[in-house]
Amino acid sequence: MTNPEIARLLRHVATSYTIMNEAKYRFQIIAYQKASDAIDQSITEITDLATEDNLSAIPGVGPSLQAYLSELVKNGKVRHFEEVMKDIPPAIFPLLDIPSLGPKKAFRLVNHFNFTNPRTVIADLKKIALENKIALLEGFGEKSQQDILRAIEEFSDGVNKVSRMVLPFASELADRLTDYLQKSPYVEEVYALGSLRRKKETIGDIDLAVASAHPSEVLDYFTSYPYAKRTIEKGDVSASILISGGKHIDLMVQPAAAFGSLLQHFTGSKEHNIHLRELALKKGLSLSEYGIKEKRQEKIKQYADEKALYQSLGLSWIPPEIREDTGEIELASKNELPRLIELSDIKGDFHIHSSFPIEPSHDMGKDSMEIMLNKAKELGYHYLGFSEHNPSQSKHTEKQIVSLLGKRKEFIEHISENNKGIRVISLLETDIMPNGNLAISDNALEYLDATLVSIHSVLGMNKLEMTKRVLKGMSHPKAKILSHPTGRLINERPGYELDWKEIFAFCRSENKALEINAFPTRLDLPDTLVREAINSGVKLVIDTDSHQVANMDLMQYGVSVARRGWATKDDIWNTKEYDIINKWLTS
DNA sequence: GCCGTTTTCGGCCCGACTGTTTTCAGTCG
Repeated sequence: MTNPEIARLLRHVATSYTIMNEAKYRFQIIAYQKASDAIDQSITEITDLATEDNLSAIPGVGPSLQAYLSELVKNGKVRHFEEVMKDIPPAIFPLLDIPSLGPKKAFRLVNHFNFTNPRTVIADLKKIALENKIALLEGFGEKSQQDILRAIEEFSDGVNKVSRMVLPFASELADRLTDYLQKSPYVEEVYALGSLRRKKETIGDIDLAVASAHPSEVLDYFTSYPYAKRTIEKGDVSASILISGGKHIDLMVQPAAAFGSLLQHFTGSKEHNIHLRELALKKGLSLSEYGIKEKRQEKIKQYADEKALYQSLGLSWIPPEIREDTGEIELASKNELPRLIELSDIKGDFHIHSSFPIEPSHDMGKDSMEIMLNKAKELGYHYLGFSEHNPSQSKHTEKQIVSLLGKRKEFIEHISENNKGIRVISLLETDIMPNGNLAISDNALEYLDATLVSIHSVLGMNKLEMTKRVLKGMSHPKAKILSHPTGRLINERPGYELDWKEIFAFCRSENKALEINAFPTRLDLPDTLVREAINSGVKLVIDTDSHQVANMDLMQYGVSVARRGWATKDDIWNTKEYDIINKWLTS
């Protein structure tokens, strides 16, 4: 069973409890939903964790759920879950995917109209709605019926299934919206918050916060956005619109005096906010997006500034990238948060594909080494490493490959002479073949300072074989960096499995680095593995994998991943001076 | 059902918006 399937099953148990008796099972419902969310977000397979008896690694999975999940992995079913769900008609579950339908409404519809087939229930409901039968139901009306019809329509169109946006795309969209909003005279300040501010690898909705003394004018202006398909909802202080492409944009407005509270609230994450509010409760306070109230008092203390809000709770300000409730609040209370790496700490990039005619096995870069060096100087880098793909094996003899790399070495020495302001490092991105050997011979590798190694073919190997392959490839003395270590492509493919414990232990003892590939569709290592790597004492590099000069600006996204993985400057090789780098790479 | 720098028992975030109500339930973030 996959993680999404398991998460879905837990959600169904929570739904069943809600229908049975929401008040009685209130906290079980929360617990099941929380565990479901955690499993959805987990990058390790629950089936693996169950086999390794390590389910407690998932936050929100306690003794009971550990036992149930073990049973699920072993037997494919859980007696307790079946008991809970035995009186719940299975046809309600597909309806929960339709926005505006929750457990209560879905149950009433399924019960009243006697829907029994989960496969056809959405079509069945549509038919009933078209026959004008929902409007007659108590608690429903003409409007609900129309809403349900539209929701089914949009669901069938895949509006809710649109893949999550990669960061640059979401940023651009948010910029267009903030530009639009800034043209309103009523808008004092506007920021994009939510997962975009936390720099998550993919973004679902765009969340915007506006400081204004005139909320209704701002909301009118917002809902008249020229590219809005329709207004989803609109109240006194917030509104949502649907834009073309099926994206939701949510906007909240607060007066400037309370804007800090709104920034905090709307940045999230949900888990971080809940923990913060629980912390406030323990101090006899109540926290919301409006400010902080003393318990049983009406008066609310507003915060214009986010930092002051955190301080009122006895916390240092927490960088948005780590607001995920994974220990940041505890450390902030002791003022012990690490100082996260910043873009300005970066002194170079090791993964640059130039247009040097090396006749590579994979795609070649578009711009010359000179153009890319000039860009590196603009970025204030101290050094730049060229890492074209190795010459294709199938099209060359070994002798030809050695000759190509010889010529490249000469050329790099030549441009080094002409570019005294920056150090040029001669690297390569060498394929690790299925048998673990590197794609080119030791004679050819001799022409390099060091090499990145990576997997580009035969991705379907199992975890054990792939780990063996990667470890063998990295064992070569010239191999220093494992590039895009998981091989995932965001929204395209999940990447292969590796035994990370083994990889980390190897990197640490052999002084090899893992790459954080900054390319927005890679962001590989993923943030959670970055954090585990650092905790295991592994050093990392952040590279852009640029195939043209414009790509070199993508470094910021790699830094975001590093920050989300709690990396400090010390954890990242390419924050260090050239002499240190050179010594490491050529050791 | 989970969890612990006031707790292994006794807590568990807070509010907006909508539609169908005439004071609120359901859904969502």
